[in-house]
Amino acid sequence: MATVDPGLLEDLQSRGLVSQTSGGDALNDYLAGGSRTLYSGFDPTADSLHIGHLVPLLALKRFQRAGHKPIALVGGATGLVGDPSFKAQERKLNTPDIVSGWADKLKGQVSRFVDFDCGETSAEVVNNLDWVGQMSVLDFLRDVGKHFAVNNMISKESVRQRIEREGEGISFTEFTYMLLQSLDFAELYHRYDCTLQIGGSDQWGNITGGIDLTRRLHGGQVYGLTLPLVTKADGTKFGKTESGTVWLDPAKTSPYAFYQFWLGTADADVYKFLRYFTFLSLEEIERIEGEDRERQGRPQAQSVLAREMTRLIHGDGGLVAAERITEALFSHDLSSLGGEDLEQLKLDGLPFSVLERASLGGEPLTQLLVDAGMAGSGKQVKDALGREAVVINGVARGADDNLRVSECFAAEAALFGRFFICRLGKKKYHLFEVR
RNA sequence: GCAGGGGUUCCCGAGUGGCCAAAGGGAUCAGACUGUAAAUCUGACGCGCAAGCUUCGGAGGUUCGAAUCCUCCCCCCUGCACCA
Repeated sequence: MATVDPGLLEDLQSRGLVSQTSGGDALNDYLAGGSRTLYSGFDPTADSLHIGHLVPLLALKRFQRAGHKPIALVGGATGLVGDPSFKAQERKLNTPDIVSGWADKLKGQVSRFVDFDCGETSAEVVNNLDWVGQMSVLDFLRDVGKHFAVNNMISKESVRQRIEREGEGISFTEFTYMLLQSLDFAELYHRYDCTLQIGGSDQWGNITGGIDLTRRLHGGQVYGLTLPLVTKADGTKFGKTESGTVWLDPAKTSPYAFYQFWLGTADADVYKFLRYFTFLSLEEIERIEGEDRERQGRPQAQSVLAREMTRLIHGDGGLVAAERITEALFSHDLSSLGGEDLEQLKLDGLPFSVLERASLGGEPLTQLLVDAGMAGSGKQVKDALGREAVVINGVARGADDNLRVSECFAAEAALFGRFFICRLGKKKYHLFEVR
């Protein structure tokens, strides 16, 4: 019999990770009273999870560590329908084969977070398509739909703006989403004795729907807990960078870029994020915060956060690579890099491209850097050039250099005869190899 | 189907014949200041190094000139009707 940590809920609360719970104090007693099975769902809306999924994903792990059994549900079925919760507009449907491909990928990613080999509390990964896929419409309408009151559904906060807002609407399909998710909970209760669902706070309506349905269908008492939506102090959206979403898939967001993302966390957010995302103890986090307050200048918290997160998602190897690149670039000391190091940076995921010496000069620097992905348009490069914010192998380039590409990449200026490290602005780096 | 209201550059949202590549805000990028932070200030922000080119749901038309006017079409919203 696994022993459970009775302080789990309290720890979650102290970390600010509890947004809402059902059942009041009963949940705490229930969790402390024995090993329970819980689940959280992840819909395949892309071919990878992103950092917005981390809070619930890590919460599953927290529960498992505390002696409970986690189930990660991949929404092969729900992903075909689309969750309307707090979404401003109706979403476009993806084809079944795309969704099922994405579902497979998510399964792999989700699996890395929880332990599948720890006896009674071993994790499970399930796909709701397995029970929804074969269900007939009539069964669904009679067995599930009958338990939901439209009046009640319409009054949910999560769909309110879709119903009230001028210029938008909600299709029956999306409106039905809540029923599907509710069915998942009832089904997992039935199959695995799963009695707790966790999810982002935007999932509250869907979770309570599942609690009600489970009671009606199986007479079971189940619980819900929601986690906060991650917000930033400056009000901008969490998890986005200039180049878009921060993904967990290293092929989509390199460990280096991932590390840099966390390193750039604002002071106003960083201690909260340490509590949200890391497994460091609260005492440890308070210690870090205290030390940072004492010292002048740059806090250590961002580095700790970046290290912890990169190791968690990309392992020690990913962390080493990320730190290697960071050290090499931000020390602004290119001379410390050997030829081997530069080759390694390519492998480590520093943005890299090859240029042919023969074709240098065929296009302006603006075009070249845009092609390399360093800027979205030539205008941005031009702006940077005008401020001497483009630096190639330590030499700042200006507007006059735009058409002098072969000078910028002159053979005698190359590192080890072929490498050029180009910096645009303060943080964007690209490695060119001229052949 | 009928009636009414809409579709503007990433988002919100002005613009109703030339002064419009299109106000304003947000987001984003760059610079200064810093700590690869925040706040603040400055610049950029359809594409193009440039000459210039392409936009305001789509296709035509009127006009010297259209995001703005006309015709047809597509899509969204609201209400009504139909659902023998």
